Amino acid sequence: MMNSDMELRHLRYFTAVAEALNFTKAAARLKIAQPALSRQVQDLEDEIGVDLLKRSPRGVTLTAEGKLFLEEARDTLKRVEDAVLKVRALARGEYGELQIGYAPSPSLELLPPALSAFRAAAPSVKVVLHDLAGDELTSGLHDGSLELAVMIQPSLESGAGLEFEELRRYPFYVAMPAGHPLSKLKTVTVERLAEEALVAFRRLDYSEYYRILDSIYPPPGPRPRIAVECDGVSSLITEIEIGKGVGLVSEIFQRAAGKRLVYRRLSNCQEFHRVGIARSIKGDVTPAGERFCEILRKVSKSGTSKSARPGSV
Amino acid sequence: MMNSDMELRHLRYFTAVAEALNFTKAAARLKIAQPALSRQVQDLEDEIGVDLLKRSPRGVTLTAEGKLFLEEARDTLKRVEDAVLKVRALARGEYGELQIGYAPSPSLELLPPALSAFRAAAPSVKVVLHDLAGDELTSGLHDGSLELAVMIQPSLESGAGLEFEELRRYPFYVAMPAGHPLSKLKTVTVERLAEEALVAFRRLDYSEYYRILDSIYPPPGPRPRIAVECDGVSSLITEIEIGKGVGLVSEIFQRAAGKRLVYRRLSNCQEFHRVGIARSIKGDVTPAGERFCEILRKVSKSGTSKSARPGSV
DNA sequence: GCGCAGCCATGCTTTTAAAGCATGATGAAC
DNA sequence: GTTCATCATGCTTTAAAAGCATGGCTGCGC
Repeated sequence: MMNSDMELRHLRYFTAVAEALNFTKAAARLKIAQPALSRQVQDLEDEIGVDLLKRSPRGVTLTAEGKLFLEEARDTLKRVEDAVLKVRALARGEYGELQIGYAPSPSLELLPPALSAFRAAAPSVKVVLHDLAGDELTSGLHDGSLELAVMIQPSLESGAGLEFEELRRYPFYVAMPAGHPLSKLKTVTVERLAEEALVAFRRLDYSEYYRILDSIYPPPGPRPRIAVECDGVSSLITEIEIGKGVGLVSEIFQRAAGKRLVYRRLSNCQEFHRVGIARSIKGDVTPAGERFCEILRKVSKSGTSKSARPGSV
Repeated sequence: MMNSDMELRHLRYFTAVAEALNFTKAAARLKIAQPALSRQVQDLEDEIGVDLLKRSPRGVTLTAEGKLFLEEARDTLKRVEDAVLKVRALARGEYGELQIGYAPSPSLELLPPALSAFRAAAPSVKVVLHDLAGDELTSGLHDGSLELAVMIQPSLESGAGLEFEELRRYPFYVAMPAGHPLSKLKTVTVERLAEEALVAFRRLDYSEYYRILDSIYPPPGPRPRIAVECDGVSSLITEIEIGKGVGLVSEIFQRAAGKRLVYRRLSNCQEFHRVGIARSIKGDVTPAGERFCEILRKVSKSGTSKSARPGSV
């Protein structure tokens, strides 16, 4: 109520007068007539109830109150200007916060180059990365705590309400310890693998693994026996290393896992490890998120990988 | 140019809509018609060039940009309001900074109670105290680094351009070590003191001391021999203690110095140690400074001291 | 499925207030 | 004392915000 008709105009005008220390010159700079300026500044002083300027026939001087108010007015004006710039930057995808989930090994080829390109394109966006297991990613996308995720295509159930955009596909390999019988073969057939014991991921955290398994080995038929379920990549490697069984992994896994294991191509398999962008169908897509996706697509196309791309099956 | 006709009104209106999530209700709360509100918010969005709200026939929702701008708008409005309050507080003497100089012993009775009363009356004023020698006070007042000082009445030369308001006057005493011949007398006459060696202050820093000396002992006549000049109270006490001479000090000095010395009243002396407020004649007197002076006067009147007050000579 | 209610936008008018113009008052400098 | 620059005041013009009436959209309930 008390200052309800103070406007930024008053601050702009007062600031101009305080800088010029002269109404006439300030009015010229503002491109308005001097009496209009005088009146607006008077209105401001009336509103505050304090004299901000001492008028004299040779110009004006600031009172102590005027000095204080000048600082505040400048600060406020700058703040408003910055607010507008921020909002515009946000709209252009160059400001804000971006919550990105990712599955570490599958995103190995895509995320690091995309992050560095994005950092160059939008340095004011704060990217928050979340290294999560498959189903933690889908739930994060659903509840909105993640805006997008770079991950393996989710299973139908957990992927409901999400859209998935495939960027890369990788053929499957069988991982085994050095000296394993299968290592004598050049490639392993689906049927041959069905006879092996399998070191798998935990169903709870990696339902997409079971989607793939179901797809390669449709339920009633024979499939590898699951010897143990692991909660992550490193335990998977260890379990295979100590001979609990073989692993069914994608090409990209090899690069992530290093040389502790031996790999053989799963030869007659039409299924691929599909890696791409997952997003909630109805979630707000921020411009920053959109921009990040564009960069991911570009990185994916221009990538130096030898692996097949979506179109080249 | 780009946001030169954005006004606080736009921020107020947008904030109201963002809070009500409904133009109609927000308009009612603002006591304006709904179309006026719609148009102002539209103007704001046009100005920024970004959609802040998503309209639907059942209300509005904030876009991500809208959320960001809402925070900024609230912040700006609060800032403006605070600025006005600060300026008003400054005008009332309840805000700002107050540079006060003081001479430690003479202000002993006045300053501590005044400071605590002022602190209670104007807690937001930052009081900066400067413990300085006599002539440092006067120069500080002249150059504007001090707004006021509680001190002994300055000499004519150094006090030019300053106004002095006497608050208290104290009779003079002769300070001497225990066992000094003068200590056998009940009081010391001016003539008797003229025969003694005097431990004085440095002329450079304490010209008012010499003003007083000249007043008690007008120049051509006899006066105490100055044995040594000291740069402060503690060295004065020490020099007297070790027998270099006696000191000419005021009643208030005793309380500051404690019981290391013995004091005898200077009996037939019309001169007093005058303590009060010194200010620059043309300097800006801030309301806080004015207020502090009022409190000083009140403290001085209501003080419990046994010393004479200005009127009661 | 259709009408109704709630909500927001648009077109036009009215009202408010800012801007402009002419002039007057003031005090410092010459 | 005159002059000049500077700010204030009175009145008019202009611009913009507010108001009013209305129309269109959409979701909900009958």
